[in-house]
Amino acid sequence: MSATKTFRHGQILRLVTAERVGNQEELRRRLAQQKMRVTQATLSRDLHELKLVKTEQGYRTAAVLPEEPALPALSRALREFLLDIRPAENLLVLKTPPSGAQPLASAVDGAKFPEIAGTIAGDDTVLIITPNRKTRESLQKKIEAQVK
Amino acid sequence: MSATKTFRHGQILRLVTAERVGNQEELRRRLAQQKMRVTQATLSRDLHELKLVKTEQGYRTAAVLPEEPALPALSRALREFLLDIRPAENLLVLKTPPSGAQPLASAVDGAKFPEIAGTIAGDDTVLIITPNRKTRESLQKKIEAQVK
DNA sequence: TGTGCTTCTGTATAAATATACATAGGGATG
DNA sequence: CATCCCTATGTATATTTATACAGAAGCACA
Repeated sequence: MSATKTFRHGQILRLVTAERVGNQEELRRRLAQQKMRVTQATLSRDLHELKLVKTEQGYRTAAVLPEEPALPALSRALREFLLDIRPAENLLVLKTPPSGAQPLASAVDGAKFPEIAGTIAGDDTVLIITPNRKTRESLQKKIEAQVK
Repeated sequence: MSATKTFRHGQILRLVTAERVGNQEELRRRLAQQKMRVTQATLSRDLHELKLVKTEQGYRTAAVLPEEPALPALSRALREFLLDIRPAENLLVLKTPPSGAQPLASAVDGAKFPEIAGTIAGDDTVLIITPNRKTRESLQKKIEAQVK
């Protein structure tokens, strides 16, 4: 790494920390004010090397981004799709709008509840199978907690 | 929010969670496989609404991104630029490689140490002025702690 | 010193993303 | 029902970002 490049990286981090930089051209101009003249192409490479990503509020480090999105996939899916919960002994049936079962089941799977033996998704119905009534009750409570 | 849009949003989240989606055109094709045909323009809007940002490994939620980058600007600057610390009564002199003083001073300023009365940056030297020897010592300890 | 790597960067342009504008459909309301 | 407003979306295009390619500079080493 050349000294100037390292230096520029430091400047870039400082700039984006200090203020909202909306795009690479803007960044280029700010750097130019400090006698650092490089092209947009170089900045594109720099940002990539620094793992900065463009967000609503300017460039932010992606280093803190989890490998898998930390988003409440299940919670969101439940809110989005869940119409009804129907318990039946060791089974739990989730009703969704048409075509909602697939994504909801996917989210449920992703949550990796220990109670779940398996899931089957139709078009508007997800069938969750647990070992017994007890585990089904436990699971049901957890799911219900997510929706409210 | 129309039902189909809400549904699509759920699908998008599911998709980007499940696999690496490199760009909007790719996302468009994946959705099309599931009978959801929309244009790239719509997806651009969707991604924005979902606060998903493009990263090295596909789209990720930016919801978890801190307002301010979590990176320790000062710490990084010190590692990057600091060559030597030279105390002198109520003054602290930081030596850097050529051109390193400006950004380092900037980072020091940004940290807003209460001990600091003022800073002056040359080309490879940052002069930090504190009220007295005591405060200089306190500041020095803090800075030294950052580098190791 | 000459030769071959490697890194860095600019130029030109391709690729990706955002958006101005127009249209369509769905309420609400008179 | 007609009108107004608001949301959603496509089309066309502007804007932004990434990259293929080439040249320059530094470095190792015969």
